[in-house]
Amino acid sequence: MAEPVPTITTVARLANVSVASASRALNGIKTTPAVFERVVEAAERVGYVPNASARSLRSRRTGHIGFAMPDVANPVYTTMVESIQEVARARGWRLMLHSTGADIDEELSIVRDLKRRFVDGLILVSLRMTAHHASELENAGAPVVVIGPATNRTHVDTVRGNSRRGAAEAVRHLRARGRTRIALLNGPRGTLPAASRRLGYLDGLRSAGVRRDDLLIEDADDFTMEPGRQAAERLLTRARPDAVLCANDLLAIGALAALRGAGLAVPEDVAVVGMDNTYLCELTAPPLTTIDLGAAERARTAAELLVERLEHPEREPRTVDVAPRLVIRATCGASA
Amino acid sequence: MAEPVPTITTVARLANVSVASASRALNGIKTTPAVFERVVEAAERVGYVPNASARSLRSRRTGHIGFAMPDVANPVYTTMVESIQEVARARGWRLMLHSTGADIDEELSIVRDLKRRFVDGLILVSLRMTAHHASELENAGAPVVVIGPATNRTHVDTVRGNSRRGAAEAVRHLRARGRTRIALLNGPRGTLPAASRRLGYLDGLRSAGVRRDDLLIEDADDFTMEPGRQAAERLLTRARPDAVLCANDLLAIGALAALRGAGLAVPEDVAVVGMDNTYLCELTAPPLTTIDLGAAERARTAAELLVERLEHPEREPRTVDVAPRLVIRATCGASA
DNA sequence: TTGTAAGCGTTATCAC
DNA sequence: GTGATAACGCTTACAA
Repeated sequence: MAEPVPTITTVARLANVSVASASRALNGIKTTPAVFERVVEAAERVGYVPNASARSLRSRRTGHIGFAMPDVANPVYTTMVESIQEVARARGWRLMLHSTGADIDEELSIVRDLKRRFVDGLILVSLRMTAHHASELENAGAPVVVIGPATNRTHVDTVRGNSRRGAAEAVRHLRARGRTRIALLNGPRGTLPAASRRLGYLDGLRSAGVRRDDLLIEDADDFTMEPGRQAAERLLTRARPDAVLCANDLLAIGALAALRGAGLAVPEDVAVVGMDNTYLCELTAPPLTTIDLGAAERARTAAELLVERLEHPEREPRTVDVAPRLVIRATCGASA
Repeated sequence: MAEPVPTITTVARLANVSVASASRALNGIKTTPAVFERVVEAAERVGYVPNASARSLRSRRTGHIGFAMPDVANPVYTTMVESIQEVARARGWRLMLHSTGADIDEELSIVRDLKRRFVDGLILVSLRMTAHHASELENAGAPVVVIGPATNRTHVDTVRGNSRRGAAEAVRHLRARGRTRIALLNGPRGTLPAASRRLGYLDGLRSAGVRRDDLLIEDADDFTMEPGRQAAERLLTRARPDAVLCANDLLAIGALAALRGAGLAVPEDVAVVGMDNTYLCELTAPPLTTIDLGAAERARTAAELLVERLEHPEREPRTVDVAPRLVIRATCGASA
């Protein structure tokens, strides 16, 4: 019953050729039609499937690329997964996914594991680019493309969104709709996205001529809904904003819940703007105005950069920028 | 500049021991403290990382398990990912994710690829268990746990939800709330979930004493929001249901949009019930009553079964059932 | 306990 | 074009 798994030797023997010829035939390297046919037939007959470990041990490539993201449950990352998968599949690569929970050690270990050669390359989204990250990336075991802020003079490919400019634009939009007490519901202190959103928020206030009030800034413990709700509640205990800019859509959804809980009407009493333009924006009540940071495009670009680099290892590293875009819905519309 | 990647030979040479001793020391097999120390130090010094391909070629295990799901963008599957990852990590396995797009060929190719030994085992969610699936599963290259309906006399581990019973329960709940023209907004014809939901729906009608009306049944083209909206619109052109049972939460969200578009109030005019109890249920307006099919528990169980089987290959295959549970929210509440 | 050496299943490099 | 054969980097009998 326990059939031994057929190897290329089995096939070669059956086809009455050397393993070398069998390998060539199976890999589409020129052989006599007769040999080709016999090998292919033999392979079919025994149900031969090449062993991935052996193949990549010898050929020094796995045909896999990895994508490490902070949180599979955040739709912005599943959007990225879909974009990457599309590019990868089209160019003959398989995709391996990691959800890191934004855990620094987990991220570092994934980068370090490139040396183990599970995958041939990696696309990384990290929320905190520490010095450790930089040094690990500097001598990573395989090409890495970072989606996020440019890593200090590390020579990896990078695709950047511009959440700073996006946040500023959101603030100006809110101001143009008459809002003056504009709060920032930010992500966890110490994360890169939170830092740039904060800068953008301040830029926006400045250019809109609104005075900064630190009582209107609150950091959530995580980029997810429940921490968003809690942070919004904290904010509401000490301030009466007429608008809340949220660092991402999930936080915004949490904020909507908190506002509803406090009996405040959106957008009448308080306007809300999220960031990412996930599909969730169309589900909320009311639908969520947001800043689209180009997740799909960033991911597609990152995948293309990675594949390209895998195919041309010498290419100089590049940095690509993707522009933000305001998407107006009901939580802060044309009229509100 | 181009440092050659250190191998175990490098380490052994540096530590002045044989590669065998180096291997043993690095794998925690008993050695003299002196040897151990020298090897570890040498490994650290050159930054040695074992090559995964070589290791698994030799040891016949990769330390990876795979999870193949129809659609990463559906929160019910990301919930599963999180559960599986938790179990996997705790027991020292890495997780490799596949989003198949519910494509049969893609699924089959993933099962077939088990023979390549990229992973040591697989958890599979498929929407259509064809004869091909059965035969591929029958002689898969590695243990597989299926989350879904029991596969006909294939001896793989299986974890089943019970959407049939869940659907019936939903119908009875709707009837108990006074609804009589209860529609079924089902998933694509030919999928297993659609088949069992349909059966459950009919069970429910029967046990609630409601006459079946096929005009109230409509199939969506996919288990996602937009097809859900379209199917609901088709339904509304020819019937006036006072309740809609949807085959999953995403379809229900689409249905809510269609109902809103038709000027119908939920739950006053039409009650809505989804299935899966994803976090989306709390975001919709109004919040969505749903059937919880135990995604997290099913996934956790599947992961445990797989890991257990990987560690004890002889164990008899098992089938585990997870019960459904009605979760009442506003779209068909206690009062509506 | 340690070293020697034989593989694991492939692909790549040679002569032929 | 084909067939021996030497790697690829590692683990594991088996001997010492």
